[in-house]
Amino acid sequence: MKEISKRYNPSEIEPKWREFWEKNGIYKFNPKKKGKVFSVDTPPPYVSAEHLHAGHVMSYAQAEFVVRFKRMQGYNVFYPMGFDDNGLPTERYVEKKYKINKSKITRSEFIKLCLEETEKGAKNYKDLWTLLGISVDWSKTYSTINDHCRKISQWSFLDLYKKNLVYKAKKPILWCTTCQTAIAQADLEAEEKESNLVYIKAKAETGEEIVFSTTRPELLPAVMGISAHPDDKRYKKLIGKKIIMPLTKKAVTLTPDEATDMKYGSGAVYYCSYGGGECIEWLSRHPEADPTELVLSNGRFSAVGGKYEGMKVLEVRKQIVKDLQEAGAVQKIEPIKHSVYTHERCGTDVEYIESEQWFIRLLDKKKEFLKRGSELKWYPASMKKIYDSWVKNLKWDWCISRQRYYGVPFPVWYCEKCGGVILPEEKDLPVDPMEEKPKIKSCPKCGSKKFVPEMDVLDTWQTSSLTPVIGSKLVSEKNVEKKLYPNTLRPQAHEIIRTWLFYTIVKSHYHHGSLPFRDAMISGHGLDDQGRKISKRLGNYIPPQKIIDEYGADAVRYWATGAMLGQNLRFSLDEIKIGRKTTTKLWNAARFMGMNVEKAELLKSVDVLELADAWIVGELNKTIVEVTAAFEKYEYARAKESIDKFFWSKFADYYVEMVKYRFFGDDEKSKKIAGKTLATVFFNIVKLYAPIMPFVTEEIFHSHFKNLESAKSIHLSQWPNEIKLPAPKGRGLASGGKKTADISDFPTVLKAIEEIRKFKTKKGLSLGAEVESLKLKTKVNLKKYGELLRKVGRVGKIS
RNA sequence: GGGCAAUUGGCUCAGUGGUUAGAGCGUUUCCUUGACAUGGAAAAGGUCACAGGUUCGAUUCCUGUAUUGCCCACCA
Repeated sequence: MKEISKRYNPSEIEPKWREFWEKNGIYKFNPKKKGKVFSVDTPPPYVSAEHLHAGHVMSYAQAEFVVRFKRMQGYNVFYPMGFDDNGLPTERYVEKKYKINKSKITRSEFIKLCLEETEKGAKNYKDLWTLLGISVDWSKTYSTINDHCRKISQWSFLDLYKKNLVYKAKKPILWCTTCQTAIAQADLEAEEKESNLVYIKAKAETGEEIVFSTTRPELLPAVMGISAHPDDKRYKKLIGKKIIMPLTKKAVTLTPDEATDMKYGSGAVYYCSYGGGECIEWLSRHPEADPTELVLSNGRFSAVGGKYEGMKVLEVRKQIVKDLQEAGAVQKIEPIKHSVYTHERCGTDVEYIESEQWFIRLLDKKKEFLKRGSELKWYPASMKKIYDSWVKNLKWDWCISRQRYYGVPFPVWYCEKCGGVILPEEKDLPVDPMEEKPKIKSCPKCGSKKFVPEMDVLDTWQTSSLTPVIGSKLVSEKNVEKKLYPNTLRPQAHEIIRTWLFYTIVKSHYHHGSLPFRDAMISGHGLDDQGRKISKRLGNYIPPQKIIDEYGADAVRYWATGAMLGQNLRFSLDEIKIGRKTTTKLWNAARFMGMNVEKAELLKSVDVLELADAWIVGELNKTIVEVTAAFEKYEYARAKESIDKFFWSKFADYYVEMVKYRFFGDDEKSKKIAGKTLATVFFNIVKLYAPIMPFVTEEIFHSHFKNLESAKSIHLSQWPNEIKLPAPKGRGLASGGKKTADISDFPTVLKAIEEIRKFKTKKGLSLGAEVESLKLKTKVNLKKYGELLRKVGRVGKIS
């Protein structure tokens, strides 16, 4: 007989099963299968993430535990995979990698580079997911730049246009001067920054001095007006008077405005086009004001800036303070800390400029979105708060046009003559207006035959907010699509609730009048072993491939189960080592079974259990109930804890010990039942572990249990149910042998065994050492359990 | 400034209105026993952040304080 290694060797075993799963299509969605569908809106990762780390591993593994559980429960699982590879994240990545920017390269060259990098990135991910054993159906994949997604993304635009939910308007918008594009509120990040509050002196036409304070003195050339609170005694008499700005000598009227905070700064504030959201709001209250275009799209000053023309915003800020000081117009400068909005992709301070963009309506539908949010089942429930506060605080409609190259094009042409919007037919999608001409020959409004394409591309979220639709449409069978949408589960991280989750709800609400998915399972993210965010810059991570090489994918996955739902999880090599210990322990338990049980057989209701057998089956049943309930609630950490407890502290520590003497004795009947119980319980343990550790469990299934179930793979086998057996008769051990034995006092046996072990440890004896006699302190029914204790503890006489 | 969460042995984290609050790692001791020495058995170690309150009883519920983290907010 071949010597079986005592140590489980993942690098030998795991590749075998990877290949097996792939070859046999174990994880393929079967559209013809009857029964309940469990469909997953898998997060499509940004392929621009070149350096994958434990955080990526963690978030995908966590969703996957649930998927494997559902698959074993008999659901027809739809688990596609997408790659988010269009839009700004990819463009930024390419710009950094090749040290270029969009103004220094042609559109087509840029797109070519993006496509190349995208492909590399996708492969990078696929390799890692395959290594990890992520059970997605690789025949159901999409990339957000491919035709399938373009088509759906453009369809979405057309549908919204028809429903008057998307509009084009010229208004002040959020602008990134680095990326040189409009951005959306969700792309903002508030950052605490050091700044100066500058108190500037101006003269009223009456000759009096008025001081206003600002953190953005450079916008002085674009001043629109100046306000004070109507109740502010300091300024009451100046209201309505002209105030003459220093340097520019521009005169603006001091207006009363209740929004002004009397306590802040000097109590008087000036408004420019545009210093921020507050300026825009002020403008809506003061239509008489006269906005100008000071900051250009490249972040430099226009001719409106006079002598500052061509300078960058921050340069002007320094210079203008100097100039104001020289002119004697600065009262004081107060260093302050305040939060500034930056663009989350590049960290640049956001500017507010007036521009014509496409918007999806949000602001007038907040109530509807809040309602959808409360229809969704949140796991954990507390995550809903993030959603609610986001929706309530929305200030802008969703700007979806980006002045970029690499993205899904708008399906829009304009009539050159009258500016009318020309849209394609739905059946002609996807279209690229920059390459193609519209099908209609002339403008229906003015008859002109000349058209210009929309040059902007769509925001990346405009496409990724459609992933549930994109996924379901990967299946061609019509009636099946209905079963897939809305999806069952959206697993994702909490930092993209305001983007991916919110936008997806918006789209589904607008297009389908429903939620896009039933459950949202929100995970935390992976941190390094010191609790810091894992990042390329800090270099605080080990490449996952390397860890998998060394410890096996099962061990890494074991670590990933550690986080309670919604909690961040520190990377821990120790936890991975425990995972490896667990695979080894399972392996050795299987060896033990193989040594003592010729062929695994399951317990049947006619089998007469001994007390220990009944006890372990009872404990197993409790564990099955617990683990199932935990997985149902997506609480994989709890599920793992429960299996671990049972496997280590009940099965391995006690039951295996209790069964040894029977295997080595010559009571054939007892031996047989011990073997059957051992096989039954261990088979169930292996199944319970299968969602977490798919490789070692598959190996054990095939080497020890294949005869018990017809499933090709343990991952298609039946999830454990409670084992219903008649109560034990207590054969030979309990009184009578006919009466039903009561094993509720079995914990005293465990205690007694513990006491025997303690005794031996104290005496420096090995646990296998025979002891002549022992007086137990633990109260235990010796009539019932005496023989068991003597045999397990190797004690001649127990009293 | 508002909201939410956390604060439990050296470390990382579970947990509960009620007899001695748990786990893993770490530490110490013992054991090469018939699955497993990259193992096993055992021991030590906590006034459950702090201060009040509710209660027969609080680590658990309430209030406040402190610290940390997250989300949000136009204080120019």
